[in-house]
Amino acid sequence: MSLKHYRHLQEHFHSLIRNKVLEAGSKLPSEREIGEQFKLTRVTVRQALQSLEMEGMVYRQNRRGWFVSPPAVVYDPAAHLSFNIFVTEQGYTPHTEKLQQTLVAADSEVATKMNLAVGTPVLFLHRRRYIDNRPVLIEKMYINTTLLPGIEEEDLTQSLSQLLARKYQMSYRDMDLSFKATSLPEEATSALGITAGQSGLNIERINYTQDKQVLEIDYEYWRHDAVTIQIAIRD
Amino acid sequence: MSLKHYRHLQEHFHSLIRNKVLEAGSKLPSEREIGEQFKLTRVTVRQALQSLEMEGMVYRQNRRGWFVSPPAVVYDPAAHLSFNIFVTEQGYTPHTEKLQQTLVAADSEVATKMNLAVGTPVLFLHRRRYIDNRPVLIEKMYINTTLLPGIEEEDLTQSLSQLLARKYQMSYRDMDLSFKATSLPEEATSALGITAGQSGLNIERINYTQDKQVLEIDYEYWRHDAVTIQIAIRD
DNA sequence: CAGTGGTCTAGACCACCCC
DNA sequence: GGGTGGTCTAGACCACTGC
Repeated sequence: MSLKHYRHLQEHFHSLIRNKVLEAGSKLPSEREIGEQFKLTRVTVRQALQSLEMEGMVYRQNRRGWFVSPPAVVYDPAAHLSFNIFVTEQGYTPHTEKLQQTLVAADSEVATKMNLAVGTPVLFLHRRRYIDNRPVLIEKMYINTTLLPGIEEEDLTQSLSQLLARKYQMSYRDMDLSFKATSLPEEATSALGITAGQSGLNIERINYTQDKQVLEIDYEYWRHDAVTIQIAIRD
Repeated sequence: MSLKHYRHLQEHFHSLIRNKVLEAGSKLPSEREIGEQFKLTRVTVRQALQSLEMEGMVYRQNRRGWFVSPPAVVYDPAAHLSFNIFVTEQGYTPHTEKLQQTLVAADSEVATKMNLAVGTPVLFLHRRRYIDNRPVLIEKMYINTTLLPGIEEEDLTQSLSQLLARKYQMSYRDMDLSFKATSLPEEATSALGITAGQSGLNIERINYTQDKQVLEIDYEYWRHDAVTIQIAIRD
């Protein structure tokens, strides 16, 4: 009863991390070492580590080891700040990588949401974003090129909101947001270097122009420990 | 490589559930039965079930078994609809249970957020809420009784927003919201009949009156598979 | 009391990372 | 090639649920 060795181990690392004996980003001892030290099998050690992972205290890189999670960044979608800006403001270093960019024909889901005919060309953009060199999210966007002619020739690793303002005199306003805590799909875990099926946060966002046309649809998959959502509702 | 038995098993149940061979709420065979059927050990079976759990496809009741998750309810905090109303609108049956109600002295966190002196009495309310008889969330609220005299004598299993409107001619307006995908604390898992440390959704909400005073602070812990957050931002 | 999931042992082999 | 985590076997005992 006072057993539950994995709880004990969990509490052990919890306090080491809380007291900064183990600093953010540092590597934990290997599963086998921990097991030896505490006279536990790897199964039990892994159960403790997985509990800590669900708490957001540690994370793993596939086959590289376990690491202490940095603090989560605060993301306020309603603030209309770019990723670069809000990450920088919180004292971290953002970085964006373009994985793919192609013109695709809108499928029925995208076409319906954008109020376009199925098959209309839209710009598909796939990006990976980092905080302090740790990949924290991937996003897949469908951009309504009809409203933004020539956007595909720009540097699309930059902030889209800044690009919109500079080149098109547009800005984000209304949006529909949806959040779901669920496991990440394979495409996301492999792009983020996470073990398959880890839990994460799925955000879906539809951005509208001032006159209610759909500018862009965004699907984001975040590591769950990397972000806290914060929104101020002001009617 | 084409091994990964637990992935195979996961896909097996995934398709059974998708095709409604296993209906929402129904019980899966026991871990030992599944293992026998697929010639796998319980460890592997459990790994598959835990993956399905993270996906939100199944859930477990402590030592009772594994069950197919019902569809998630959509929760729009900005719509100012009561739990009872939005759950009913989506075709489910809500139910609320009061676990505790006491007048407490505001601690420093609550006092600061409510802009009251530490030690001011506030109403603490602890409730458990159900959808179709399944406990899906617990909430702990601190209510600013200074603004709502006599509220402690009301039936507090009912909708607070309706109570506010009827008795005090007030309604929810501005609010600060915070969401975090994390594991549930012990108090939440035990109250929800979940295994310790399961992942969930943590919502923190501060409700303001029309004139910017803090009406109530709410801490909600949801089963992660029970809810999708949806918010429309309209500037 | 029988059956369930929760915890744990003591191994094994493999895929992949880094040196 | 040595070390890491990822997957898996074949058992065991315990705590709790439901009859």
